[in-house]
Amino acid sequence: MMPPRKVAESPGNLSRPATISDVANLAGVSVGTASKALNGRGSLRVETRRRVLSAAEQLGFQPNKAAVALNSGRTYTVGMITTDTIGRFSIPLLMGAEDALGAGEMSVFLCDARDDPIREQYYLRTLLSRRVDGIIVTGRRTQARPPIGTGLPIPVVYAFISSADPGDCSVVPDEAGGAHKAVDHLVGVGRRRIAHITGPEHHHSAAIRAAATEARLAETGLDLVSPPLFGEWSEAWGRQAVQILLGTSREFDAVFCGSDQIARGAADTLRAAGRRVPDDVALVGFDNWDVMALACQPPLTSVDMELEKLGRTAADLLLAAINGEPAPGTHTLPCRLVIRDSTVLQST
Amino acid sequence: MMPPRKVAESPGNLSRPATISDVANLAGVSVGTASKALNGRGSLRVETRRRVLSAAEQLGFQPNKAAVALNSGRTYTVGMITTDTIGRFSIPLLMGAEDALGAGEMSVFLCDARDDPIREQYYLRTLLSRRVDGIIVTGRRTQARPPIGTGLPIPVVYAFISSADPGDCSVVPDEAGGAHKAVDHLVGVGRRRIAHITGPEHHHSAAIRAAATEARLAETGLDLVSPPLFGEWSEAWGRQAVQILLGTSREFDAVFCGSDQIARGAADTLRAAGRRVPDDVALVGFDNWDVMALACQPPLTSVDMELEKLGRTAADLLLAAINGEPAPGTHTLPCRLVIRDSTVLQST
DNA sequence: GAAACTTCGGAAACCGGTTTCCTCACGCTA
DNA sequence: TAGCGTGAGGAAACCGGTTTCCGAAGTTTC
Repeated sequence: MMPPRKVAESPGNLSRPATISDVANLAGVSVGTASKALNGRGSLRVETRRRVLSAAEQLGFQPNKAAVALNSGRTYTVGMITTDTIGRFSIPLLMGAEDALGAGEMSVFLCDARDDPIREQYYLRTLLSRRVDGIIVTGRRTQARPPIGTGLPIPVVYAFISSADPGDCSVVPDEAGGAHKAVDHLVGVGRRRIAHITGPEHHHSAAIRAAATEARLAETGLDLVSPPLFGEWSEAWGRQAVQILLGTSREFDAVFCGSDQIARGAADTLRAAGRRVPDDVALVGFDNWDVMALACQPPLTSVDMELEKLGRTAADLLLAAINGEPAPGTHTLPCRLVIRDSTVLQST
Repeated sequence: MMPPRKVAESPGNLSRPATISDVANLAGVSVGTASKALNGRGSLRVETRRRVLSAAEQLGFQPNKAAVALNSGRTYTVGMITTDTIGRFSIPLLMGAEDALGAGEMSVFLCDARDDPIREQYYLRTLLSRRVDGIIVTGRRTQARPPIGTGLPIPVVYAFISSADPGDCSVVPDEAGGAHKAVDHLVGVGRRRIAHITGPEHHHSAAIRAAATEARLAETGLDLVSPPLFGEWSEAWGRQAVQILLGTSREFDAVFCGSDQIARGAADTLRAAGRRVPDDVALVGFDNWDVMALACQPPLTSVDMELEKLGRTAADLLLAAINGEPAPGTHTLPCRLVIRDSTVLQST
């Protein structure tokens, strides 16, 4: 039924990828010898090695990774599962991880589970069937989640999101630390009457950031001018919340917002109300989302969670685990405060 | 050196993934028989088949895809190369493609070439070495680019970006058609004095959209109130360009912007200048980027390039090509106009 | 001049599956 | 009872590589 395999006659004949036996034939050696020549193993005459290499070059030979995987037991691939839809937060994570893994000669399978546990388990099975060397699990929220599987034969690292099992390896941003930096900065530039506008109260990040904000202020002997204003992660809420603040009799000279979107809405409404930023009110956002932070008037001081670095770190931890040096537990990475005109006018 | 392989003794012993010979041993049959049972081939007693399946179940057996790939010649994987950094435009593309491919039981290798031709060729070699069944090439710009390779042994589909070789398969949005829809809509709601603010003149999308805008207006017997204002893809430019327009004596009752960011800047400046949107000036954006279009005041009418559908289409075309039904040439997908309050007040 | 070492490269096993081919036992018919 | 057809399942080849093992030369050494 199958016609006999024919060897690629001419260089560059790419109808079928060249195999190592094509190379061996062309070089006039056995496949074993060809393999040794290509991998620098065994003891071969210089001349023989050269002949094989030139044959491989001529045929554009690329070893079939599936075959290599079969007898090395390693595929040099990892799976990346985003538990919820790939979005703004996932991208830097993915990019950082992909970059770090690519440097380790690893290829990445992209799996978008779209918030669906069924899809998630389907992807997990697929990845296991493909014998990936490890898995990175990411998500849009930092909240802990149930482990994706137990007793898996390969290492798993959770990035941004964390695993509810403290024995799993997770890498998360230090959101509380980020809030501390924001508060310290505002206090440092002389603000004392600080408000906090943020996302939904039940949202993990909103809760953490708000609590850390109040805690840090308390350490400094200060209070928020009003309880944290919980709402949505939207500009509209930022606008609305500032209206609320303006409507109260409480004076304020700074607003720390739980996201850049909220901060941007706040900035617009403050300006419309004639409050100058930063002169009258200093403004700090969270996420350092360039599109928001830079387009804001004035450009926004913001807390950067360094997601790309976080993705890179997750990848490095995964590589280490694959090489037999697991680092279980939750690893916390510091946030970085990026200072712009909304708190301190930058000299050009 | 290697200890003898030991069979997983207990169900759920996941120290090493179960192989088909583990299954065969447990079921008391040969590996060939096990394979037939698992794939519904050959003629086996019902009892035997059941025994094998239950053994596989018990061991959590997942066939090693590398081994399957080796003798089927198909890996059921595709590579997705983003020529420039993964960004806002790439994501819907990736998601659409990943979704369509996942439905075809294909896994996706993610490759971020970061605008670096060297990285691009490196990824191409890697993918070929992994014997992917096909490749999708995407990019941030719609402009044509040199083919990623010639005489490749596998099909390639270009999505969003297109290949300079017209014989290659490319899927692109109909940007000109999108501009037509925007113009038709503005004219349809009674606007006659239309301005156009867009990105850099040398940018393919800016040029196409501007040309299509002028052409469509000409068909209607109209002209732009001023030559297209080319600048940057930023809110700042949108603000600045509206200042320019306001500074001239030319009256205008509509602005069609080359991007939602520009439109948003335009909206802010119009409002600040006391021009009501849409009453005095109707505003249309491009991209339908929810973050911008919805946060804009008022919410922005915008042209949607339907990138997710585009990614899905690219994946479908790739699957067809893999199955021996290539569809060479450039495929153009229509844009969709999403109407919001910035042109027509929507009844709630 | 024979024994002992090296050097080089081929043969073959192996990774984990799939598929072809073949054998064996059984049941039916003449 | 011999002959034949059929169903069930095992043996082995194969996919494309890597690695171990071994043998055939050539080179020393005494």
